[in-house]
Amino acid sequence: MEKIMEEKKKTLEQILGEWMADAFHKALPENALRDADLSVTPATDEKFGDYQCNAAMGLARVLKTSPRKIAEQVLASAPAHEWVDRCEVAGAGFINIFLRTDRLARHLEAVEEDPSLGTPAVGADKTVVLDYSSPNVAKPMHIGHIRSTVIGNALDRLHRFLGYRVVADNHLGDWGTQFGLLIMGYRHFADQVRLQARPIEELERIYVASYDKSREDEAWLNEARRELVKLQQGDPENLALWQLFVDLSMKEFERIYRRLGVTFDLVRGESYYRDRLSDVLERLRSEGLAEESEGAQVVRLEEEELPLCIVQKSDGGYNYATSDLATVQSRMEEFAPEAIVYVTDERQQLHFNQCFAIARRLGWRVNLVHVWFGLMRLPEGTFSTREGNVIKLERLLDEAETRALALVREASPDMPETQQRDVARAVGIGAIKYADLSQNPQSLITFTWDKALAMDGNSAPYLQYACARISSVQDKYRERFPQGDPAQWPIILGEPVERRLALRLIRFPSVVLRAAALYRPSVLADYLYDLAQTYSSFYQNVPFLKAEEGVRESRVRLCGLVVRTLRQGLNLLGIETPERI
RNA sequence: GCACUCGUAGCUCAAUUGGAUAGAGCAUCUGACUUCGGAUCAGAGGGUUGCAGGUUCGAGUCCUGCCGAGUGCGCCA
Repeated sequence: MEKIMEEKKKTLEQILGEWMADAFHKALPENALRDADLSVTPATDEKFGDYQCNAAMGLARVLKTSPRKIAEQVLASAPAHEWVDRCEVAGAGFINIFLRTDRLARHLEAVEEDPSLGTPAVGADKTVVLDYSSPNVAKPMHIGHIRSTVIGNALDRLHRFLGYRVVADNHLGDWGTQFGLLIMGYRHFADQVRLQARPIEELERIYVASYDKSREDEAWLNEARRELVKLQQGDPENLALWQLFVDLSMKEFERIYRRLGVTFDLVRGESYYRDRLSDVLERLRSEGLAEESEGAQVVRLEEEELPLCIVQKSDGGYNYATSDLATVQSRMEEFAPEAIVYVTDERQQLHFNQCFAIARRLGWRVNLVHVWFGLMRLPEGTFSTREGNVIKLERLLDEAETRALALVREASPDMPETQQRDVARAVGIGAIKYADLSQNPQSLITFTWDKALAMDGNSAPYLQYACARISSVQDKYRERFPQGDPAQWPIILGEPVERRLALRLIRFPSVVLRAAALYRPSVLADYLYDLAQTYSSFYQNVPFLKAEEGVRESRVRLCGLVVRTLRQGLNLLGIETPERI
């Protein structure tokens, strides 16, 4: 039987791609292939075979021959391959590859043995810092925060699965001008009882009260500024208050993270880097990047065609850009990462472009990536704290669980109450996460309850349902055939839908690689949905417990692979899969 | 004014980064449970990919210009 060795683990696309590339190099002059893309991709349609290579068409111009002729030539010099049944030249010059069904089946049997389902550990010895979620202290998390948290966490899980060392850092907004007002507000308006019961709500209330007072009371504002300066200079009393605000806020954030199944390796707010700010400025000045303008220190980025970037305010204070540069520097020193990835909304694109440009100018050699997503809006327009139309994240999670619980009670009335609640939690939270993860994030989202909590069609519950149904089949098999042992029987891909299922199963590793490389969990979500759909069709249209011995065992084995792939994939998206639903 | 992003079926979104006849879900319509879980399955209708040019064997994807929407642009983070 085939064994998958870790050190030579490859995706099928890579295996076929190397074979194809080899054939091209045998058939054609080297200089024509210099920067040709000879890769192999899954076929766009079943009738075009299983995989395809489109390289011949691109080479036609260079070689001044017809693409079909090139394809023929390449195929003629391609050696036989254990995976390949036959190839055809089709259309404008596509090379269509048809795989050997028995080879496919043997491969699935090997994948069954592998804990990572055939996925290569491409990230071994590499570190990635992920900067996501990053809420502001003393402000409640609202529905705008969920995308960063959920997408960031999925990227976290994807990279870990690929063997990367991941440093997930929750870069809290814990250092800024709001703390002067907050300290004043706390001293004059704080209600200790409310502060214990609903900390962030109370912090927000006293902040707003203090802010409002500062608008009409100059003395108040000046005093707030003095408190801020005292805090920044390390005044013990103000520092203690600041720490209290941070701790109270974190306690509430943690409650949400626990519900979402999100954990961080580090929670370092902006304050963590405050002692480095002056060094960063000094560095910028000594490199000749920063210059004085209107009393502030700025970096001009004309070469990059970006607006200038302020790195120190005219009052001597530092701002966001400097803080983020200090953060990059600190992370490079401590973790030597291959990449630092930021997950934020689209409004920060310019800011990060500026920061990344400055980092490049400083000669910092690290791959800086901004994964951005569109803003969430309400049907009636952009939401804002001022208009009071923010939807708090906790309310969204509560609502999701409530709706899911109603569904569970209806579908599984005999299930014990506590289990119903567990399932409802997994289904409700899963639905919310999937709604964010299943689409390319670069478009603005109009929030509606029904969309965020959809539980049919392309949704997490559909996938969870498929998993539960498979578990149920496996149980029934054990019940009815206690002597049966599917592992003793070969996998047979007799029905077309079984072959379709097999083709999807073997794609899992390349999909995971792609999702991580593009920083797009939606790639994985799409795949899982497609797999579950194919499985549902399989389930509905061919019998397995009633099939003859051998076929039955083969199908139970396929079920096992599907459920493992779905579970693993959903786990990488941070979505739970209950045994029953 | 400048910059970034988006515009695909009635609605919400895909389209493996330039590949073959643009695909799903929701909604609508027609079928399938005395049968392994119907939160399902089989099928139907629905498209000038915002508009106009251009690049090439080939464009939803790249370039130019319009139209529409969102976001950002020196002392917030």
